[in-house]
Amino acid sequence: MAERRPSQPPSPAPDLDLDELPVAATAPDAGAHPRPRRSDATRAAILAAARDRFAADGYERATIRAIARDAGIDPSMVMRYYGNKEGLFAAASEIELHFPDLTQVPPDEIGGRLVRHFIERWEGDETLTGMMRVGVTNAAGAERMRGIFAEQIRPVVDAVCPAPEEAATRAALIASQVLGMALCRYVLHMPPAVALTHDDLIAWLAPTVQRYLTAERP
Amino acid sequence: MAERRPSQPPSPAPDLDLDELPVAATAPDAGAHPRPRRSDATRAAILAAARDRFAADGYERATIRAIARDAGIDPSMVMRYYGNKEGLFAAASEIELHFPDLTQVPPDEIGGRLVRHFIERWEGDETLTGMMRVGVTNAAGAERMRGIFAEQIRPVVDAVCPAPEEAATRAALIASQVLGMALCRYVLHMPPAVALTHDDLIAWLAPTVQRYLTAERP
DNA sequence: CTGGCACGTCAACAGGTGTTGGCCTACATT
DNA sequence: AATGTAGGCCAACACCTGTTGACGTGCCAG
Repeated sequence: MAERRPSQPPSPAPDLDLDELPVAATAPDAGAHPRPRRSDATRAAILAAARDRFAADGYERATIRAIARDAGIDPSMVMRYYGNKEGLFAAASEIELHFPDLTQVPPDEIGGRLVRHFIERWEGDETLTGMMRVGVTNAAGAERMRGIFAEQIRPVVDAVCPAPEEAATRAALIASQVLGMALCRYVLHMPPAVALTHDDLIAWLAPTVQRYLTAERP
Repeated sequence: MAERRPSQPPSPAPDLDLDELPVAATAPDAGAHPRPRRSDATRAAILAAARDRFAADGYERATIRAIARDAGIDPSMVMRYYGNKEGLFAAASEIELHFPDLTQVPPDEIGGRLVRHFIERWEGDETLTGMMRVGVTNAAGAERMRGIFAEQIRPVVDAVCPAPEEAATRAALIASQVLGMALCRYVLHMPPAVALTHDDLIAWLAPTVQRYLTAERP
């Protein structure tokens, strides 16, 4: 759609630094950046607003103008700090799943733990729903979701799975079940999926995940 | 977003008939409409192009202009025949899952049959991927997907499930696993999910679906 | 043969989009 | 205190969107 700039950015903003993508979400002072800038609060506000809008509306319908309005600043600031809409999305879609260490958990309880963690994580952060919304529509979003899968779900399975060469497949199966439930419950709002309690959800899904994790290859 | 028309359509096109939504996809002469119109071919071309575009690009990025160009006609024809973009989408997102009759199948084989049918159906019709893409982004698309769930998956489960009051829940669980795999394999293109053969897919997923279908409530 | 009408094209509209460059202001450093 | 600069706003650009109405054209009924 948008043409690639042929040679070099014509006249970049005075302090556009994409090498230092902010990760802090709402907390203005998370992490210890080398030199705190005066605009960090604005940056964080933009990022928070972008997360909300992307989550609520998807990539295309989340307009820079609306994000800027939510953040209480001018649209041009978004461009100055994040280059363009894709850059903003890249910064806003940084996701950490924060999986706990499961190596000490009894092997047959790992499925349940995984499911519970996913549910709590999902319900505590609407960004995840948004990322799914974008991952389905947008190529960059899909790439981001594959990355999250490869970098955050895979290792957990690797640490538990008996046969290393099957770990990738098993991780994908787990992802399919967990993301599928997230899709039905949090995105599509299918009534029976929404009605399930946490405990029911865990009771139904845990054996599935457990089987994908440790059962012999069929 | 778009305001509802308050009283009546101001001056509708001369022959806008939403009560007779065409269902025929690519075949120009499928079904026996009461009076075949001269424009049926155009209608079908629009519908086919719309399906492709919606599937490939999602609701927002699939523009009426692009659809019309694909169909080889003027954008205004789309408006004339389908009212507006939402109407076109409603007509283009008519989906039939064509579930076979499973009442004669041995109960413990139904899971495998269901999974196989889903895979074949999905790979034979890219529209399904498109509908998922739209269902995730667009409210009307989500409603449509809930409808498909309620009208086409539910009955299959109802016919097999022992306890009627649990059928809705069980159907939702099955939907979560099947749609989740479709998401990972056909939309997100996760490599390990794409690499699975049909047989592997069925071997892994069938026991899950079977359990959701007939296993005792945990 | 002639009128009406379905079919179709063209050009335009009003609004929204990402993006840009100029200009002002207030802070921090010298 | 002077000054360079980062932070911020404003107005505009070029483009694309869904949608509309006027205007031809060829088919079919009378």
